[in-house]
Amino acid sequence: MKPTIYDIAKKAGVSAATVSNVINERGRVGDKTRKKVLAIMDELQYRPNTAASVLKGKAAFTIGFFVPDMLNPVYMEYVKHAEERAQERGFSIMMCSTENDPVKERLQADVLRQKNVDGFIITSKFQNEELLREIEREQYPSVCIAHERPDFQFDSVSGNDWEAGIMAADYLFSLGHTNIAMIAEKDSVSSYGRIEGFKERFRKKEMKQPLIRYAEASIDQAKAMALNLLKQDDRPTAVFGGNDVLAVGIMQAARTLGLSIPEDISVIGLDDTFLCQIVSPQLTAIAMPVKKISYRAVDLLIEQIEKGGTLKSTDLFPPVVIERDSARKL
Amino acid sequence: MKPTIYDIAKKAGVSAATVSNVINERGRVGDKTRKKVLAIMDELQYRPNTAASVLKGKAAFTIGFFVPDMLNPVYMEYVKHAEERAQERGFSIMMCSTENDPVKERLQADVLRQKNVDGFIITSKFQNEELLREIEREQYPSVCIAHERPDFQFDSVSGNDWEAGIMAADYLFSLGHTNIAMIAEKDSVSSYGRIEGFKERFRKKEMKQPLIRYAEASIDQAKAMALNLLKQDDRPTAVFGGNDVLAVGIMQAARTLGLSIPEDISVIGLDDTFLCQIVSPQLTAIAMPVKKISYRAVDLLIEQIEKGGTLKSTDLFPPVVIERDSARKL
DNA sequence: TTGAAAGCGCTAACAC
DNA sequence: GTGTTAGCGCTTTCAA
Repeated sequence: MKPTIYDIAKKAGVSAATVSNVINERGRVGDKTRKKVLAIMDELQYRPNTAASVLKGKAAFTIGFFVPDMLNPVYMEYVKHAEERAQERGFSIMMCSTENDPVKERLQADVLRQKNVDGFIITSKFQNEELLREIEREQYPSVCIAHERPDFQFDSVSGNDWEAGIMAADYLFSLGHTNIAMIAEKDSVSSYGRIEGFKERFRKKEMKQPLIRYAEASIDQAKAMALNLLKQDDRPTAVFGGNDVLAVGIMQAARTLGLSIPEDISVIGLDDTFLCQIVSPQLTAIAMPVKKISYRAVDLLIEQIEKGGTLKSTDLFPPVVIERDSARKL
Repeated sequence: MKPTIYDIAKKAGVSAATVSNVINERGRVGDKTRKKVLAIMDELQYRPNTAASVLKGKAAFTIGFFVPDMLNPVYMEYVKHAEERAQERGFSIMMCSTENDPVKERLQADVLRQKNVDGFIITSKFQNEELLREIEREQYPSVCIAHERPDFQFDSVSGNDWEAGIMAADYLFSLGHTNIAMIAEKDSVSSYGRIEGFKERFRKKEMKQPLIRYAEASIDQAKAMALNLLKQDDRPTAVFGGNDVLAVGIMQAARTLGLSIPEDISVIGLDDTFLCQIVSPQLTAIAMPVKKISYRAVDLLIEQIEKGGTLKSTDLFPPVVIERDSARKL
């Protein structure tokens, strides 16, 4: 059997409480006693049983991470960095894909709470608002990542979507483009800001509004949309993909039509996932600081867990243009 | 406070034991009683506390998944499918990246055991053999995924690496190539089989052995290696990437040298991750049935958890050639 | 068919 | 400084 504090205690000739004290560095324990206990713990390869301490009300050191959408690698990048940071801080990540399905979200949220995860990281496409309200009401430690929820009291950490939209427009303007289209993601909270920022810039310049088409975050859907767009008489000279997956779809559509990038058409993406470096030509993109966002989200969540209570802080990281080879000066 | 079985019991006018019995569908409970209890559980939104039942010795319904290497998307695909299957079977996944670091492996394995995960899924690049021995000794439910460990008693589920190597060679031969090189992954158990299968075919045909170079699974390293390879006088007409990441590196090297694919040089990959569909031209690859492997691994692990004991089964799924546009007939 | 009671491994208040 | 004790929420044997 796996050793318990009692085994350690007996062998060290002390009580379980003392062992517990040395483990948690609490109370006053004599130096000799501590060393002895430590030595025996080591000898017996003792590992405290988290279930027991959780039952007593201590943290589980585990964070539930909802992944909405496996089609878009950006979520995996969020998870990956979150896990990295969580590990540094002594936490584990339970990954839960919900596939934009409110029923799955409910199911998994229930499971995670049963398993006593200390808090949630909620990604941008979370659907089940009723559940969100419930989590808010329970004051379950939670942070929204990659999007804001102004209607809720959650802390949020995200890239500035609105600004990203603006930057996309400005960047394309600076290259001399005026006939520009955008393919945006459907049903995503963060997509909205990206679109609005983008349009805003056209309004400000009193230019005719850009053509906007909607697609799910899949290469094929974006490709289909883009194919349609690029066959028009008055073909845009530049297309902005609301996220990298969409941009890759656009690139494939261009290629299918025999259009070369960036000679015949410029394409830019948004997020700056590793997709950008894999396609050819490499994709110019508005980069969201995914790693920073993940790290900050984990840190904020842990703060909530340790201190209790939300701060209703809204961290907004600025995006930045990463120039590569998919867009050119007109 | 969150309701406990006692709250349910009190409200239903029964004992906690009875509530437990209806939750677990155990023992004999009167039909009326059960319905009443169920109704109250629903009303109070009762969710059993996993920590308590784990403490009593029941399963945690959680699987620890070691991710060795975030650079290669194939591992994320394994995780993704494993999580999908686990969810179907009522399990959660705790994701743990170890970055090929034996120290991290040890740390995380300890953490996961403390947290009472029911078993491990171990990926191909796991380094810490001493730890593996320990896990084996403890008979901790575990399955090796995407590689075999003949020296250990673990169940394993993988694609047939050796056959994949053979298929790569045969496929390239069938296209008329004879001057072929391979860039293989360093320090990976599965890489070995791929290389040996590949070489075997040359031996059988009594051809001169292919040039083999080694690189970490990073695009840049593969690119550097490939650059070197493709500058030689007697440049190969085809290069086989030991995995998709490597193949993408090779493609980039070719492009850098102004070589067009597949006209000047054919490239094929192995694994068939989504990278293959994103690059252009799309990458012909030997596909490993990643999803099947993940599903089977989860199922096997759950079987171990439920039944106890390893079966020492070695599942080997056959690879298959997926023809796309990166290789041509000579 | 149901209930009483002990105990899983750990923590924390309190007593010594 | 160290030990005693009660109890976290649940399961399970045994008795009723």
